[in-house]
Amino acid sequence: MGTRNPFDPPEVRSRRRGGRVKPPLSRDAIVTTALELLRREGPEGMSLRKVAAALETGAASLYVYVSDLRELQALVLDRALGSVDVRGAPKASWRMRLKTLLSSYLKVLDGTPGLAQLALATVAAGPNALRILETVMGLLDEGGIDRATAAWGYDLFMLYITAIAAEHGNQLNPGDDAGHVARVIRGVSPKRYPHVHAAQRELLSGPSERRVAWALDVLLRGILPPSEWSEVKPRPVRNAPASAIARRGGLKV
Amino acid sequence: MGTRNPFDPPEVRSRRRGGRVKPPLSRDAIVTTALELLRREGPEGMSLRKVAAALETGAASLYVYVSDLRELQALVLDRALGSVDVRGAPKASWRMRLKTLLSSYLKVLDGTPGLAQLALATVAAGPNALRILETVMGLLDEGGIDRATAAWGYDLFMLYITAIAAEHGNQLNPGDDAGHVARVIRGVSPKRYPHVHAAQRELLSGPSERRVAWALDVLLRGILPPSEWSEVKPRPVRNAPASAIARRGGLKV
DNA sequence: ACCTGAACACCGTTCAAGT
DNA sequence: ACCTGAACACCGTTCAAGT
Repeated sequence: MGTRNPFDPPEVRSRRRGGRVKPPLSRDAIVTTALELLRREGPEGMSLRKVAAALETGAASLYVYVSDLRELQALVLDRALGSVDVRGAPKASWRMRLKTLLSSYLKVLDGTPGLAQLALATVAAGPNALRILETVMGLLDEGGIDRATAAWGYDLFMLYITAIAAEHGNQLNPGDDAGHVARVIRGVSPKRYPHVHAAQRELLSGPSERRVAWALDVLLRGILPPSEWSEVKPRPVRNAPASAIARRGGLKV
Repeated sequence: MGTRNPFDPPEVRSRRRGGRVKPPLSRDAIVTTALELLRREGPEGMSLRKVAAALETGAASLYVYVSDLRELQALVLDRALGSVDVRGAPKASWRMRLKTLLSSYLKVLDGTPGLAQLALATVAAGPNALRILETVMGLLDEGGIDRATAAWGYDLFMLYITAIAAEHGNQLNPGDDAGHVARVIRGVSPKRYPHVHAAQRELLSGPSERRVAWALDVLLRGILPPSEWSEVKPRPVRNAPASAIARRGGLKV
């Protein structure tokens, strides 16, 4: 029959009865505390040992409910994806609802420290990931996009957003890593790297929300059948970076 | 002034003279053996301890030349990016040269085990990364794309390709993780997930090269000024998945 | 100034032994 | 059947001591 689906409920029951002192162990409790630790302490906080400690056990005890660190990570990711808003305003156009869903996804990733990195490292195939996939496929179908294009387009959307969030998440952890890149780009030799030098300000600009909105337009324009091209506003960037960089204080650093 | 650029040459000289038995330590030698280890043994092979062992020292010795594991990773990434082909056929169109560069980048990432994941976790700002950035900005400029769009477009290209490679790389490591996703998608309930069910084959299809080529067309169409739209072939997917899935053996697993 | 061994504070995972 | 402490084989990083 093949391997057990890790998202199925386990056939195990805790023996910690009389939950006076210790609440009974369960896969659900493990995932909950793991996500809690991730939120509070970032990716280093979500070790098996620390999750176990928070649950007042040894790490070995977790292996009854979870086969692996990887599996725990997959479960935590899917649990977190549960708060992605897949509904949107029901009267809105499919494109608006897609935009809502994708920025909700971005917000969820941005909301807890190591989640974006986790999403890149883990292949999400839990019920909540499926719910997102199903919704996006439905919206693209509504938009008249054929299945094959929609399937690849889904990946394009999600990978890009996840990568944006991961890149953004990296910058916060080591204090000044973003500053480092900015310094390099700003200090680049105009002779050797003329185009980079000329586009300094544009390269350093843009909060992730804006960039995702822009990318969504680009991708939709690339994906939509020609008959609908006129519906997408054509040149979404148009000076956006200049204001964006100002907001970020990029010129002052 | 600020912090030292980690890509600058160090002001340190090795004291292991008389390289009869041990060759002198150097930042360059460290990066070289680290990349070698990454290629041979994958990401777990590139620990500071293992790099040190390969160089016949203790891990502590490396800290003279490298401030951090993160810095070593950044250096290794940039070293690896040195073999990306940024030149292409000189007589080819800018779009062809861009395609060549991007698939060379993909090939480099696919060529060594943990590199794509490393590229997602590290912000690449070494000379080779700059060389790639400079070239792409130049090509997009040649294509009449304004600087702001080019800057964000660069990110869109590179992040997507890196993410594709990382996703692809994940599948190989734990043996059958791709198989797991495939199983889930194939076993999905047609009632709860009608669109996923209908698009099963399309979702599971596609070797990364094809998908990158397709994505490049989508992105260019999204980015180019309307006057050039006609130059990009309009519907690049067109049955690709069906043949792709067969090649991958996706239906048999 | 480089180089080093030992120590510190962690990991994930396994296993024999408990209930 | 669950649960556990101890052990195993690793990590990155620091530090005092060597040359």
